[in-house]
Amino acid sequence: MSGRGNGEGVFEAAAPDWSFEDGEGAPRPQASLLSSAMVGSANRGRVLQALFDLGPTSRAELARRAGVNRTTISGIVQPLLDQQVLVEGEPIPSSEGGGKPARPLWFAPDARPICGMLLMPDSVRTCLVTLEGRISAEHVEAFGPSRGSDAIERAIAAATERTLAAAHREPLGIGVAVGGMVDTDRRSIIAVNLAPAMNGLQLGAALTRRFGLPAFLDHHPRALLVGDRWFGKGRGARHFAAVYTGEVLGGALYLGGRLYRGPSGAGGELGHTFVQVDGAVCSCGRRGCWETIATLGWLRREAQAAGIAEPERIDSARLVAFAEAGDAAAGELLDRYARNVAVGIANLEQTVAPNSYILHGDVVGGGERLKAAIAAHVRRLVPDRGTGELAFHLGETEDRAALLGAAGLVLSELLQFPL
Amino acid sequence: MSGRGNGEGVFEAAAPDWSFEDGEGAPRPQASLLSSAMVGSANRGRVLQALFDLGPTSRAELARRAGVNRTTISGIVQPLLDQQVLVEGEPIPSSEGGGKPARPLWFAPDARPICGMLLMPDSVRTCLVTLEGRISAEHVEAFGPSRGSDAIERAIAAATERTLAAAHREPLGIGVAVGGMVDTDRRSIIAVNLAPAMNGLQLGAALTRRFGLPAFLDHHPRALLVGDRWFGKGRGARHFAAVYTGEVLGGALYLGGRLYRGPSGAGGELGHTFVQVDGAVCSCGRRGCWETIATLGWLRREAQAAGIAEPERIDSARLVAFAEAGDAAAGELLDRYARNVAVGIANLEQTVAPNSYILHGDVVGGGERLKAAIAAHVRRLVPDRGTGELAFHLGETEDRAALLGAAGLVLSELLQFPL
DNA sequence: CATGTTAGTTTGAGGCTCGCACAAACATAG
DNA sequence: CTATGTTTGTGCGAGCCTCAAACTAACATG
Repeated sequence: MSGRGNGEGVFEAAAPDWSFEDGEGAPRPQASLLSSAMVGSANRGRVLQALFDLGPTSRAELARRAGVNRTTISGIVQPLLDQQVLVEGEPIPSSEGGGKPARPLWFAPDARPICGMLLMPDSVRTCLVTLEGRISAEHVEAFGPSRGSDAIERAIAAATERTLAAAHREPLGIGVAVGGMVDTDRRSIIAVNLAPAMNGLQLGAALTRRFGLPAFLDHHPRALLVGDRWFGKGRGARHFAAVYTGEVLGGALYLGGRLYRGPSGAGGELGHTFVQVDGAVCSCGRRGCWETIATLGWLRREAQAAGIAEPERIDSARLVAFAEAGDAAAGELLDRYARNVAVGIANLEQTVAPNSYILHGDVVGGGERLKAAIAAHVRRLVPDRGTGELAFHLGETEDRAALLGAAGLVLSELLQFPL
Repeated sequence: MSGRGNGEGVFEAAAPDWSFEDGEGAPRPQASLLSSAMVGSANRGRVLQALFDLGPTSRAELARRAGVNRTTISGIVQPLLDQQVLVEGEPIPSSEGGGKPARPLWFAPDARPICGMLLMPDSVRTCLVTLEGRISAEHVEAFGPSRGSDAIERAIAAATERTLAAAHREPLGIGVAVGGMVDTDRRSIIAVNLAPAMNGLQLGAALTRRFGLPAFLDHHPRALLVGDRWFGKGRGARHFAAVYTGEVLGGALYLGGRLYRGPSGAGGELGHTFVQVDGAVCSCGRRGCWETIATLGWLRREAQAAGIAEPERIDSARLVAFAEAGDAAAGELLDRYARNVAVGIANLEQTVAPNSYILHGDVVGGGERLKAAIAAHVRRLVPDRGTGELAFHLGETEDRAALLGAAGLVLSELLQFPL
């Protein structure tokens, strides 16, 4: 029956670098060659990824999609069934012309969950996420006014502890979305504005040591992207970008079918790209960063200048509401805001051409109206190559998107084989 | 002796998509799985790539670098030796401690060359390039004032014909650097400013049909990058960017050990990213593109305003010469020019963080002085992550860089297995 | 009930890398 | 000159993986 012997480490890469004890970067050989074992692991990952993207699917269908033999899929899938990672669903009656009914495969309902964590300057939020994207066992801890290093670590540990206690099976890992700069190789925090006590924190190593689970960090915008890739509008896409707007600006890229991370996890710091040389002074001390014209700070100042009611409380949602109520000044400001956001997206499109954008953060509150306005401006600002259209989507609401993204970091690491 | 049977298609991918007759995009399955044959092809490519990057190297050394068994390298390399793609060099005397002398492997001196082509609005230039980066059999054809479609195609064919006639062995393929927009998937030209007769030209398919060789196109900046990757400062790097400045601005990216191409080969159109919202009108009709402040056009206008001699003839080389001769106005303009170039590079660094930049085009004439000025400005404009330093290099002179790059396109395609 | 169609499994063959053992070619110490 | 150690490169069998072909199971249709 079953297994050809390749099932011992299901859901694990051939050489899982997160198994290293210390937090140092994995000593992965530079341009290593491929071995049969890696092929097995990589193909298993691709099959699971395809299953994820397609929903419940039969072996035959998976084989057709991947362009491989049915027997290959059977060989990959059988150990996963034996291990209860996957289950066979009810037979789907054959369509016209007859034929044996297909047995769709899907992740077991009681498959191992993922622990997602959102770490912000003033609080930590943890939860469990199922492979189908359901969130449960949510816990929040605030750090209190002192925000000392100890208090933060205690709060993180407490929240994680309570969330993990709710898991019926051991989670696949812990994914952390950090509201600050992260060194993804070292799985440590570089710096968090407003919470300097976190600077240099070796969080990945600490979580692994304490809870015995693999832990992965990334900064907030990249987590949003990863969440979209696994649980949202980016599912199955080969190229897309996530753009976060709010008090700050950030972004992340999915390029050529894989998450893009620069050296040490750099890249995507869109907020401090220049769109207005010698423009307004930015919080970073430079002039003319995109952040100076496409954040809530700009919006509030302009709302004040335009005489809009309660300018200090303005955001995309309220602005759109005013505009739709017929407030001309609000409509005009809405358009300028959309234009300013579009400028950075247009630059991104010219630079790496993801062609598809998922908007997160404050603009989500602006709904379809704001999205359409941004899209129109981007299309006007990008020279036409006559090849493909630009697509725009709205992401999930803020906390939910971040938690799903944090969980997605674990999936990316487990299924995204280092080829 | 020899071959384990994997040598029939040396230097060819498992499924060479350039073998398709028509110019349609290759119907490569979306997320295909890996097979043994692909492993062999990919590993062969990686070994050759490593050899390229390291220079003459013994099997044992290659095995150590790749972290694989010596027998594996032998198995990969033996068919290549049988086919005269590689040759064994003279034994290298063993160092201290004795041991059998190593036999370094290197590409055969009479290995198949590559045909490189540089296609500009007014002329075509072809040549042969050896695997060691030597250029020969250069031919140039001008299109004449009419620049009709027929004249252009005749000129291309004539130059190619003469260059190919000089090849002792059949070239591996034809690589074309195009001074315009290219659809790399379809291997066709989208548009060339100043030469609208080229628009829509299916050049890749035409060359393959006429000369029976695989042909690959890309736009000029990406060819420069590829040339750097194989024959220049980008050799062996995992991340770097090429930036071209001159009458126009362009760029290309090498990310995570592979050439980045967006959908249909988009990406890298840096010249029309916005750095000055509502700034000066650009040739594209928009306002504030990077091109409006970092091209020779800007430099000439500013030189005129600054009262520099012969402003219409100014370029980086002359500007640096003036500055070094003590012309204060030239020194001040040089610094502003460097700053303007640096703005776009800083944006690129913030977006994808290549960390390493190779400068091409006009700025090369400015030499170390201009390079240092640009580097200083970029370092000032990019927030410090405390992780890694930025590196800057000057590329080769203009035509040489482009021809090497065109040839490199063929290497990239043959050695860069689609994993 | 015979025939056609599709899903999934069994079996053997072929490719690839790996570990082990072995021959070849050096250096060094005695 | 001989014995020993070291490094390079080469057979050989084992293990893993995919593939093709043949086979069974489960449905439709006439």
